[in-house]
Amino acid sequence: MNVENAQIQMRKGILEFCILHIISRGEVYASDMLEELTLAKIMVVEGTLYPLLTRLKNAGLLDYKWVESSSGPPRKYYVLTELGRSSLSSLDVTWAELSDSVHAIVEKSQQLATDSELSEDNKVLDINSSQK
Amino acid sequence: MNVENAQIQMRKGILEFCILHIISRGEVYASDMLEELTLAKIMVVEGTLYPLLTRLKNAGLLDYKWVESSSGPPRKYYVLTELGRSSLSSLDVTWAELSDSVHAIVEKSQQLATDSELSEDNKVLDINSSQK
DNA sequence: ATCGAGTACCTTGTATCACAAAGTACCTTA
DNA sequence: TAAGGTACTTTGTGATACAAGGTACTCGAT
Repeated sequence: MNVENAQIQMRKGILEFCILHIISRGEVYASDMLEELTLAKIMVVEGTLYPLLTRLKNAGLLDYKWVESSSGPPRKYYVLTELGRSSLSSLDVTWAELSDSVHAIVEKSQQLATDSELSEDNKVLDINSSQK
Repeated sequence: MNVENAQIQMRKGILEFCILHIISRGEVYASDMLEELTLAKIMVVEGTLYPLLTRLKNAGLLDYKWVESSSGPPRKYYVLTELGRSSLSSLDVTWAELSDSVHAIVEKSQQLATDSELSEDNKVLDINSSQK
């Protein structure tokens, strides 16, 4: 287990949430999503995105239609179904709660780290004064 | 794929980050962590926590010592190694970036949703005026 | 006309992981 | 010494991200 592995892990599940959000804004196809996620620095590759879209489609959260392209093979343009919209609303709440929870844990550690530094200073001062 | 499944996925990876933070504050054993994570509404069960601690230990991020309890079997008290501290620093950055990215994506959708509602209103007004 | 490059979607195999469930071991109390 | 609580472990299952390779379509250059 290295840091990179942990970073990959940290993104799991959030990907699905982000993709639902991107699709919620209007019809897009896979390359559009990849572009937006890359811009947002949430890396994802084809081998991850396509199976995920298929899973969401099979779960009834997405629907798609084929659209011919003027330059290349036809594209699958995705839209959210009603179930997709309600699921996204639930996930909005889940993300907000999770984000707050993690933020609180990080804040608490930083607060304790500051306290600890103060204690360290005091300890140094104590040592100094006892050495006098 | 249902919403609950997605919620589980969303927590993956973040768990490791939160546990490292909790251990960074001082020596704790598994039940301490479970209590804190439950308070933070980040549910986790034994079957998830113990293997995760073992993985982090084997990766050199954690170390532990056995401490006898006055009421029950001995406990494994965990501490962060130096590698664990530097890894946690990296993950702090990763979390901050990821959190910002997701926040930006959610905000953008909400902004577009508001714009869409305004367009809907205009459309209704147009229909009304053409019906006159 | 054929080939190469670019685009878009799909499939397979691997490694990882959360979880449920059952198990092992220790300690205290009655 | 039996029962109950605590703490840690193990096994099996299902889900998933990813790498790598594949299929199929279009267009432009030779």
